[in-house]
Amino acid sequence: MTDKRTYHHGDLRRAVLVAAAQMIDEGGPSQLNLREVARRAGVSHAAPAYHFGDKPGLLTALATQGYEMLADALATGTRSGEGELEEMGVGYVGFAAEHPAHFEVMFRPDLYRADDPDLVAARTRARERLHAGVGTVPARRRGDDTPTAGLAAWLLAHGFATLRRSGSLAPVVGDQDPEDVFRATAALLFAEPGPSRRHR
Amino acid sequence: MTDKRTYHHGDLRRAVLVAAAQMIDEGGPSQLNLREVARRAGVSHAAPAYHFGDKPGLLTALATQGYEMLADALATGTRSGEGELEEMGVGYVGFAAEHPAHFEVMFRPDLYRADDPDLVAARTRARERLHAGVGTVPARRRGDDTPTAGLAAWLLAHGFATLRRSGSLAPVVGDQDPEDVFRATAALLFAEPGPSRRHR
DNA sequence: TGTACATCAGTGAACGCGCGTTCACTGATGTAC
DNA sequence: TGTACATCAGTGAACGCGCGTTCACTGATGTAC
Repeated sequence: MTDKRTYHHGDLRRAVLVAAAQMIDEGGPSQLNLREVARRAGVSHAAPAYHFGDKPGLLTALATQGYEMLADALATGTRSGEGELEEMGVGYVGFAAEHPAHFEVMFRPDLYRADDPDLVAARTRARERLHAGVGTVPARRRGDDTPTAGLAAWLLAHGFATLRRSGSLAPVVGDQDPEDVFRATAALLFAEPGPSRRHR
Repeated sequence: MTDKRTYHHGDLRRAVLVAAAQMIDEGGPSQLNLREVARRAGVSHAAPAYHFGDKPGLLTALATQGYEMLADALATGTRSGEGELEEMGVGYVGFAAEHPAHFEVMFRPDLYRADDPDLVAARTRARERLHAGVGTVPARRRGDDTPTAGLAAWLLAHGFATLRRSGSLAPVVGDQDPEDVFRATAALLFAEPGPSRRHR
């Protein structure tokens, strides 16, 4: 199992996806090319196209995987009631930081086949989780406008994730823990008006 | 002046920038190529490279122009005091919607020369405006944590701008005016806790 | 257990295209006298 | 006002490369009998 020099790779699909994510992490989707992906996966340059049909096919698979992982990340730490939405925000931001390639591709639907059945299923699952989380925010916390509060939370998390990835946040955040910084902005949205409860 | 078929174009620089922004609007930065840009600008395919040195040079000029326009957009509607930060957010979101190509390139520093002197100057100018606006937020409005409030405002505006561009906001916003929706989320951050003052 | 055959996963040579870039050039404009 | 020359803006032919994709093939695996 340690040597992988068999004619049949055995796990080519996963190996190709890993290599593709790695390349996109390094230089954005424009840096992705099938031949280098094949090189990194240790297969012939035609193998990725064989498996995924073509380049958009590979990116569709990557986006699908991304939505599946996002759904999982949103579920992590989910407990009913207090603070759930904030935890989902943390999960969202964490996912984007851990899987920047997936995150970026997911939000560039021009790169893949946005109507692929598997992709649609995974995306739907992630969105349902998002909406479910928004529904749990205590309705009286913020002017009983639940949809707007949920949208604001999403904007906050997405803004944080994208600005962080582009390097724009570094001068602002400094040496603080990014998660703490994000929690501080989220607290501004959802905390009780009284003395700040989260101030360690 | 109406016919532009002279050997010397006269305003090639602007024409090339316009064509480049148009192409990126249509299909993202990966769709940009110098030959098509030249075609649209009505010049030979080598002209863009002649003017801007190379492709990153063109994108550097585009990003510089973007930062200049963003600085202007942030200044629009700026009045000292109440609600200034919210107006800057609106300006930010409006700029991203009107100039998606510039906005996108600006936040992808891997595509251009981020240390170009002109670009640095324009970017600095835009950032100073952003910081100045954050400084004007009434300090007692939100737990006297001014930097965090300013960051939250930026995250909100940037999240809105990017999600809107990727088409993710359409199902949420529906047929409402996007600017109103954005204002509603911003109000959540900065409005007085009392009965909502903005509820037309 | 052995043989024949079908199927599958991946190969590697080749094709063709679009691209960024180069380079010797040319047409227009500006300047000196 | 006229001529000579330098400079500048843009040309167009050509180069070479990397890429996605194709296609006939081959080696390994699975299945029927």
